[in-house]
Amino acid sequence: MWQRLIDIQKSIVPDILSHMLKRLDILSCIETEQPIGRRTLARQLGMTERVLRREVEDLSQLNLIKVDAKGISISENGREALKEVEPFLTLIESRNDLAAQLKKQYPLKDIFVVRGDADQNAMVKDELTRLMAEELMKNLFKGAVVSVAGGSTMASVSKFLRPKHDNLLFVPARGGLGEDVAFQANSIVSHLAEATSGEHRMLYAPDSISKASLESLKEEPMVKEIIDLNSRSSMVIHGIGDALQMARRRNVTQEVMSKLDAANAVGETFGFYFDAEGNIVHKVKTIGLQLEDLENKTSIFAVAGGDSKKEAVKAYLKLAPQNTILFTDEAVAQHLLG
Amino acid sequence: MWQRLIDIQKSIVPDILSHMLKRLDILSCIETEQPIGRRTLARQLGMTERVLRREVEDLSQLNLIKVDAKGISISENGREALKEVEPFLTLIESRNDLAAQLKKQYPLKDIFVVRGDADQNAMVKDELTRLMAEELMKNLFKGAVVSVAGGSTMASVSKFLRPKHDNLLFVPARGGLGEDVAFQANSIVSHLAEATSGEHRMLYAPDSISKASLESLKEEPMVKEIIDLNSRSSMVIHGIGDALQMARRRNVTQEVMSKLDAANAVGETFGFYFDAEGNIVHKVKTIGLQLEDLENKTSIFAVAGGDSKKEAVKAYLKLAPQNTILFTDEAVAQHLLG
DNA sequence: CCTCCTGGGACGCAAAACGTCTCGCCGTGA
DNA sequence: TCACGGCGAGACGTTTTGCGTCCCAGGAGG
Repeated sequence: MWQRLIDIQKSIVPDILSHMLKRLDILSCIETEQPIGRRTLARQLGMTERVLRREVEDLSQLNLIKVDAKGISISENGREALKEVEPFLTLIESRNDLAAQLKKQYPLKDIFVVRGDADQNAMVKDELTRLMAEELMKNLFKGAVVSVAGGSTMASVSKFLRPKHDNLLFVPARGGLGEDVAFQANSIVSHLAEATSGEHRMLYAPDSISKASLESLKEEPMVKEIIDLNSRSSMVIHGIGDALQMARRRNVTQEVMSKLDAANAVGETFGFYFDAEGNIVHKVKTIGLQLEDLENKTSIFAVAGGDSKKEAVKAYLKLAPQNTILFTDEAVAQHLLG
Repeated sequence: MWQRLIDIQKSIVPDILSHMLKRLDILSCIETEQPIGRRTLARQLGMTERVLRREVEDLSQLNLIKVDAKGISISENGREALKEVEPFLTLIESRNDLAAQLKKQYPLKDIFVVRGDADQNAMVKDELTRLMAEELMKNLFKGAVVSVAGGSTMASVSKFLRPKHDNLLFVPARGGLGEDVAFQANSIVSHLAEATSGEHRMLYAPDSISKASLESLKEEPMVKEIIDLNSRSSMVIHGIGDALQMARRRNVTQEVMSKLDAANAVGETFGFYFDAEGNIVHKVKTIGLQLEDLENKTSIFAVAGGDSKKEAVKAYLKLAPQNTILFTDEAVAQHLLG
């Protein structure tokens, strides 16, 4: 809703928004280095003295900074503005620079980096899913089939989708991972279908099930359809989670927990747990999309952000197919580059 | 929450909003007059050709308008931006011009006019209460006593108050008007007290009560305290409602309804119904603030907006004391001036 | 046909922006 | 106490931008 306001500002007065970011940059530099002189500051920010001087004059007139014989320092208003604007930055400017650096290092189809840390600012997570939803909509075509994984991140995607393309079909990537209902792929596909005026299929596969029953379940027509749809779907959207965190959230058995622990699992995505090297160390026994299926998808939209997921994402990139499109945040991106 | 973003933008780059509004003005003019030439447009908007030309060049580069041999016309993007930004305008710019005009006509302490129509855009109502809360906070002092009326508008005031002053005391202006619980003065004062870390008093006066019981109730110490506090409180905050709408919401008896109807009641405020000339035509029999008490208050904050309340507000101004501060919207203001 | 309105181009003046240098001030450290 | 380095502020000449104004070719409508 409110994101629209910023979008409109971007489209009507883009230069002023960038001007605002520039001033914020100056402001935050002043905050850390205060008191600091004009020349030193100009050198540090990579601008000429005169240009910065104008900005300083303006900022001083706006009572955001104080300037005296000792140098420039930030005022109470300035500090407050800087602090309060911080959460919004993620909505205003994404870190395309970091994305470009990442692209050189990782051979993915595309990479998007959003400002901030999803763990500390809820808006970052929303912005991630919003971006993903936007890109997804660009890639959708009439009759497209989309495999959808579960998780808290995926659950908010439907907020940002609008009906636009016809005959879309959303299928749960895998069933029965032990999530809360709201985070289950089944719930999510129904929301996605509703948001886009498309259709969806459900997959009813119990959480814990014997190998034998699983095999017989696979012969059920409705289940077979899901497996088939997943193997020929053209897109996949999924999140990436921290291994132990996900395991805990899903209340896995002590046995599995020890197994994950022993294998040094760091990440998880739609039921597959992997270690820091990208080796699959555990698969949740259930029905649906397999890793091999990923190769022939048009696009795989992977979303994950927040400091707590940085190891998981790094590891995931070692097993991610080249048709992956990654959506992440600054916190993770820094770690991937560092 | 989000209003803060706009505030910050105002404080860091004040140009952003004025420039944006200017462009929106141009855009909306183009939309209605298209296709239109530069010169004609410039004359109409009261700016010189060259200045408008620059704007047109920019807007055209931003794909918000199309310009060809026939003249300037709005593009799909432009139309969309114009439409989507409309609800936000109320937050960006208030109609100080209308307020100034109103001040000439009505001898009130102060008048604030917010853009838009509260009936059609929920944000307008929020902005009204936000503005009121802000002004209220400016006027508060240590130990201030504030009489608070009920109603849906007052119920949202607490959202915009922050703890700042000490020992504030909020008292319900009048009790037992028949509102929903959430809109009762009793609930509202408790929220206000919580928001400001202040205190509050409750007034337990039943809705329908015989005259005799009412008189004996007035002798109760707790009730007496409320009456006393209301008579010596320094500020009052209240909304203004349409008479019949309020009567319906409060489920008044058929008898009262006919009385209001016969007397041509148009407005209501904290239990007093009045006609178009500002004569009180009905008083809800309950305990608390009396109209005579208003005279010696420091400030009376009256909030009302939306086309449906325009008659009520107009009538109210005929009985409002000079220490009233009115917060209203464009829809009402236009009617007051016209 | 003419006429009116259209966008675009051009020209010259004024103001604003800018790079650069200088000066006097003040705090710090020798 | 004195010298020095960093500070803001002022100044000045150059460059850039913005602006007002006029003109021109083209197209639509009468």
